[in-house]
Amino acid sequence: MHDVARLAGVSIATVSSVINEKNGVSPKRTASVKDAMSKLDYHPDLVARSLKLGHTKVIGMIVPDVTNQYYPEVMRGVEDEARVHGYQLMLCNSNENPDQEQHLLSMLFSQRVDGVLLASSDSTAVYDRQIRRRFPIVFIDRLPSGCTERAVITNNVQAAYDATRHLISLGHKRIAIIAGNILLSTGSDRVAGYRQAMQEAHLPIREEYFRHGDFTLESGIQCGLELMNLKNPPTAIFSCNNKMTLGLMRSLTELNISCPKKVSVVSFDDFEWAANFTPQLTTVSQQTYEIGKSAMQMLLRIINSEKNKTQNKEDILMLQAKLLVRDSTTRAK
Amino acid sequence: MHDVARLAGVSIATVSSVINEKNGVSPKRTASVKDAMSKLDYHPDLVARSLKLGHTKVIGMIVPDVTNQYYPEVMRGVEDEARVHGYQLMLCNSNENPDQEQHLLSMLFSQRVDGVLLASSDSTAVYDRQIRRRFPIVFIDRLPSGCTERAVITNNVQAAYDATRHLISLGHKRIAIIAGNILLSTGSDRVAGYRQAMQEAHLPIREEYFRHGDFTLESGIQCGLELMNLKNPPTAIFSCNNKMTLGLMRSLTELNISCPKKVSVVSFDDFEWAANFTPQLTTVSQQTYEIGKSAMQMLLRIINSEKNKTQNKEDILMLQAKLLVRDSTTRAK
DNA sequence: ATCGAAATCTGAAACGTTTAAAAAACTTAT
DNA sequence: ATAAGTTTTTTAAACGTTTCAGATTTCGAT
Repeated sequence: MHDVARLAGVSIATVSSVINEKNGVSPKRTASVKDAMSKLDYHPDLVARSLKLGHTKVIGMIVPDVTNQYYPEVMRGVEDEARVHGYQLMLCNSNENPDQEQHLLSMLFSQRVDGVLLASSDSTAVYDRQIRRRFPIVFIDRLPSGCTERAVITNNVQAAYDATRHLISLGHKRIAIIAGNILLSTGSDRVAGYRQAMQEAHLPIREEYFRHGDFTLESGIQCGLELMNLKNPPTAIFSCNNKMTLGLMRSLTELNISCPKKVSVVSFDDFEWAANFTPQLTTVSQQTYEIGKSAMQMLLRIINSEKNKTQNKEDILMLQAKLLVRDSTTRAK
Repeated sequence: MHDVARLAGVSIATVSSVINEKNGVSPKRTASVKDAMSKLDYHPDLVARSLKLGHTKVIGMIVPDVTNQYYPEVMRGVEDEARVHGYQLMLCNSNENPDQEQHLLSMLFSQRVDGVLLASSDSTAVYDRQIRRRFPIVFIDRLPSGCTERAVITNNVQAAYDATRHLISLGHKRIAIIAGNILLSTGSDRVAGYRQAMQEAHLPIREEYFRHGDFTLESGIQCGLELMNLKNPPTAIFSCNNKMTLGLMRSLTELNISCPKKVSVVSFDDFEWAANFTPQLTTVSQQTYEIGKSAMQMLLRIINSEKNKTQNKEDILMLQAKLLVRDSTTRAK
């Protein structure tokens, strides 16, 4: 910057003014400064700027597993919205590990990010003053227990209800569920929706049809095998996320059980492969891109209201999911 | 920091020393400083530190599409290696858009990242002095034209050769290819491997069996339809990446053509769904995690050698891929 | 007690920006 | 030509660290 100033024959304050497009600098100077900047291939140092200004224009995003297609999709929404407002994204992976998550949170604080988007793997953590005071957080996908604001999630209860209703309407009575980690809202809410639909239809929820997975492929295989090896196996299965569905399908091929002929499957989370392989999966499709976009918008609103010291209350935004009926579900015989 | 110093009754220099675990500060002081730090919930300001030190301990990573499973997988490798050495990751999406890529590159420079991992969507760009001088770059996945060093990629020629050989060894003669963007090394190398195998087996490469896609799902559908609608359709298809394979499979279901009965398919890129649906895909599996890990290690070596001003020449590291034979390929009749 | 050396601590400058206040350079009206 | 007003430019202080040279304390030996 000093070099630019020297070359253009002005002070660094003037250079700063033209960089920030302040008015009050003559066209002549503006031109020569711009000229000098490109001659020297000068790019402003954002870390110095951040230090002075007290904000970094980067926001952190913590997800439990980048490798789960779901998160990159919401990231796209976040990124597009962020770019429009000049923010950069710092993506981090917590590996479903609460310790790692805490560690990342304090790292992001040290990096002085302007805000955080968090898909928490730790429902029990107290995201209170301690953390709250540091920077604005918007929760995505998963709602920590007791959280009543600043979040954007899918209406999981409704979505699971719809999925289960669909199976019921096809005449299924023996409907199993492969649940995820019920310590997470995504886990328990989907179970709640399933329960609700079953009860409404006066169908019993048999203990042996209620399987606890943990959102991983392995648990999907395990639960699938257990379920289909029962003396009285279910005629339909509701699997609570994409990875477990993958495992479930694997177990079905292993057991040489045909879907949907022998058993109908409805899955949470829709992805490209779900529609292009056999069987084409009936799934509950979340508005992933929208979740990311809305969450980023909410975060931006919070950041701005903090800047202007204006009051601002952001509630929980719940997006609807959509049931996509394809070939993996069929009428009960 | 001033507050910490005041509370502990020492100077900020001393605080700095204990933070950085310099020797030469008495146990007594150390204790009281640490005490004050936790009392005040003090976390060092990394942006100030970066300004002073001239490095940020963050490295940038630019990929063409986060939504392609492949990249999150290499990101895992990068991240694990980075964490060990205290580096943070800034992940960016270029959307396969060269302009966007240039823009990100200069943004990352302004952010003063210590290095960049780049899966470039722009083979023609001159990554020369201009960019090179700014920060160390290691190329991943895709080799820009003329690049002869500082890259870690898969041996795509060999991999494609293996895949094609596999089809040939099953007795196929009419073997089609759905190529990707041949302006990218991943596109042209895979074609080269295919050609090599075909020529070695004295099989003609028929113009109509040579299809140009662009690594997207849509192009996969398109090419699949064209191929199978030929009066003399191929008995085997080599598809050059995961997304196009998805499209290809879709086209087969649309046309009601059974794989592998009517046509064998071998795909590039192995993922969870490839092994768990019908047909279970025969794929070429890249060492995604290893690519990320090795690239990060290489970048670290470059960064360190620049710091010590020692000479250092990093060549292109080529990792082998592995052919996983599953159910989508079968003997020609 | 005093000295010298070793150990420990501190003051102040620097990193590259932004910005308010002061200064300088132009206008225009007299 | 000058005063007053307006526009443009510059000076200098700050942002939160690190670090080096110098200052202070501690301690063992005399």
